[in-house]
Parts: sequence; structure tokens; C-alpha cells
Amino acid sequence: MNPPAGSRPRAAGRGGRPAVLSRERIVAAAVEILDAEGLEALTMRRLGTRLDVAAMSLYRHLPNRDALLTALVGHLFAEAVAEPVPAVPWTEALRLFALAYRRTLLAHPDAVPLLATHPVDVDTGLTLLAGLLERFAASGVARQDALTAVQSVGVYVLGHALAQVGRPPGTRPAAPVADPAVAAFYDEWFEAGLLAMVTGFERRLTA
Amino acid sequence: MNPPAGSRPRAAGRGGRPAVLSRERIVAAAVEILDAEGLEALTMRRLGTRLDVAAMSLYRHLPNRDALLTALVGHLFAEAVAEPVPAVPWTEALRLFALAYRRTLLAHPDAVPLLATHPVDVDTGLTLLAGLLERFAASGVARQDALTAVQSVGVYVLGHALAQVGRPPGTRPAAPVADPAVAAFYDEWFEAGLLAMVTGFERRLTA
DNA sequence: CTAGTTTGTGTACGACGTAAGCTTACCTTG
DNA sequence: CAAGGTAAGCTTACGTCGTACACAAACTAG
Repeated sequence: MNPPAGSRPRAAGRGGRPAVLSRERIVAAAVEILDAEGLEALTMRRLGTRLDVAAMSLYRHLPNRDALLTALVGHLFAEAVAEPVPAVPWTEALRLFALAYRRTLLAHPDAVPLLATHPVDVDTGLTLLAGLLERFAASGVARQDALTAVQSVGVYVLGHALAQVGRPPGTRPAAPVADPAVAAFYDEWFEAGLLAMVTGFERRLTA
Repeated sequence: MNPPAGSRPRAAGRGGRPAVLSRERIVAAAVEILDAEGLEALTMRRLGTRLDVAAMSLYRHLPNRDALLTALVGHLFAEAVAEPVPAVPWTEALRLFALAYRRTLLAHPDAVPLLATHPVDVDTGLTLLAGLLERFAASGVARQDALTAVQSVGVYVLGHALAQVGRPPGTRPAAPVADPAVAAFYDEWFEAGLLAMVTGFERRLTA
């Protein structure tokens, strides 16, 4: 999926010093730091060190730290909904979306507050969700109603993940909630809320 | 509700310099700064200035900034669910909770990311929601099911508010979304998701 | 070789959270 | 009233953060 290590992203423009950095490389390194050490460790200097580069060099590719976080959010959201949507009824597709989104969020617990704070660009989001929206269209559900259902579920998944990964203060290790009983509790709660919402929409949107 | 301005919170202990500060006064000032100038402006120095006090004085009442934010969250959540719960069926009480919670969140848009990041202490939260939970009990709904429903709705409300107040970068004024068409869009979306969830739970929890 | 262009670097500034020790203003005891 | 105790607020200082600005390096085109 990546070019062989050692190759360099060739700029489109003509001359100039060859770039050792790129937006993607920066974002990927940011995700690694985030997963390994948490949000507080994700500073420009630390990220520079990780990439063997001065902190200021990052600003050639991103206008500021907030843009980095936004890019990171987009990256993770794309990862979450990357799988193609199978040809199933929209209720099932909606469930699959919720599960995949949640799986990604829980795989990157320290990113969840970022998803909450830096909303995914709406146009980008809708493009990524085109496959899902098509399942609604295939059943004759109006686009507006489909958007409402998808957004509502998305918002529920994010909110639920926030509740699950939220720790009192800055408890770092951010234990992956090794305790299986706790995990089961959240799983069941998640399922119940999701089921309620999906069946609620199903009743409303099917004639 | 407040003692006449000028009175000072008398400490319980014996001697000592009279306190001009108190946790409540600090939290109240923090809310004012947050509403007027946003989260970024809510620094310890700025808060000190607002209270005519050195920044370090705040640390006599709070261990660190994060504790301030947590206290602020608790304050707002309590404000949100302060109203007594009327003797209505749980489906209606659940709707009322959702509306009141959302109203508070939208009244303090810059606090929404904080609510997302600093979870309300669960025991405190359940105490504040006792009236609501009692409506479920009155209909014979098991406590566990009631908790699931309430938490699910709470999570949905918060997630929805995040989506509504979330701005691209650090767009400050944080316009109260003066545009009524935009507000109506979010209102309708909110209602649709809430209705789906409540009716979904209703079908499951009523024999 | 020279000029042009892009990328990475070094230095520096202002703001932040907050640790440590000092001062102030009250109460109690004599 | 004087002396001591004690809690609240203040001053100073440190380390870290994001990032502005001017410069050096590494390439391509002529």
C-alpha cells in the first residue's frame, strides 16, 4: 500500500529541495504518537523528533497544530468507513456502519476526544458514506430521511465512545479497559441503544 | 439565591484570612468567561483577572486547571437537570430530559466540548437523575433497562450538540447560529433521532 | 555556472500551567 | 491590648508549548 521505504514523495512542481516530509507521513506519525502516548504527548516538537525533523518543518505542510488534528480526524474517519457496503437492506447497512465506526474509535481511544472536537468535513463525510446512503435509496427512502438516520446513528456512536473512553482526570495508560466485564457492559449498552434507534427509524421510514 | 453581594463565604475552620474566593465563585466566573470569550480564553491568569485575584490564588481552591473544568462540567450538568420531573410516563420524562439537557448545552456552546471530554461523575449523575429514573420504576421497567435508555439518550444529546456547535477551526464568535434555517435543520434532525430512540426503547421495554 | 524554487532549520517571543516560599488579615488566647 | 496561630492570597520563577521570521540547503531549468 506504501511505496517501498526510501522512496520520496515527488512534488508536482518543478525544482526545489526534495521533500522528506509529506502530509500523510506527518499524519501517520501523529496517529502513532497518539496511540502510544496519548493526546498530551502529541506536540509539534515531539512529532518533529519522531520524524527526525525540526518542529518548524512541519509548518511547511500544515498551517498550524489544529490543522494537524483536523487532518488526523479525517484520516481516522476514512479508515473507519473504508470497507465497501454490501448489498443489504439499509437497516443492516446502518448497523454495520455503526459497528465499524465504533471499532475504529475504540482502536484509537485517545483520538475520540478529537473526533468530538474537530467535526469531519461534511462534504467529505458524505462522499465517504455514499455507499451507505445508496442502501437507503435502494429502498426508496428519501435522501433527507437517510441523512437524518445516518447522522443520528453517527452521533450516537461517537457519544457512546466518549462515555466509554472518558476517564476521570488525565489517567494516561488509558487502559484498553482490559476488564472484560466492563467491556461487556459497554457492548450491551451500545447494542441496546443502537437497536432502539435503528428500529425506531425503521418503523418511521418504511411505509 | 445568593447572599447579599458583599458578604463573604465564612470558612468553617477557626482562624485565618477571610476568603474572597470560593469554589462556586470561581466556577461561576469560569462559566462567564467561557460563554463570553470561549474555551481558549479560559486560562488561569484570565480567570484570576476576572476575579481580581492573582492566578495562583485559584490553586487554594482547586488542585489544577483540569479540576476546574471538571467542576464546571458538573455545574452545568446540574443546571441542565435541575427541574423536577413531572409525574408523566417514562417516555415523556425521557423526552423532557433530552430537551432540557440540549437546551443547556446550546446555551453554553463553548462548554459542549468540555462535557464531551470531562465525563460527569457517574454517581453524581445518577443522583441528579433520580427523579427521571423513578418514572421508569413507576412503570415497572427494570433499573438496568432504565439506565441503558437514559444513558443512550444522554449520549445522543451530547453527540448531537457536538455536531451542532462544532465549527471548522477555532471560529470564535461562535455565532449562536443566528440563521433560523440552520437552527431549524438541527432541531428537526434532533427530534427525528430522539423520536426514533424513544420509540425504539418503548417497544422493547413495554410488555 | 547561475538563477529560481521549494523544503528544512535556528533562534526567539509571548503565553501557558503551576511549584515554592512569603505576606496579609483574620481569630484565639492570655 | 499584645502575641501567636493559621488560612488565603501574592510574587517570582521555571519549563513547555505553539509558532513568526529570516536563513541555509538541495534540487531543476537555462
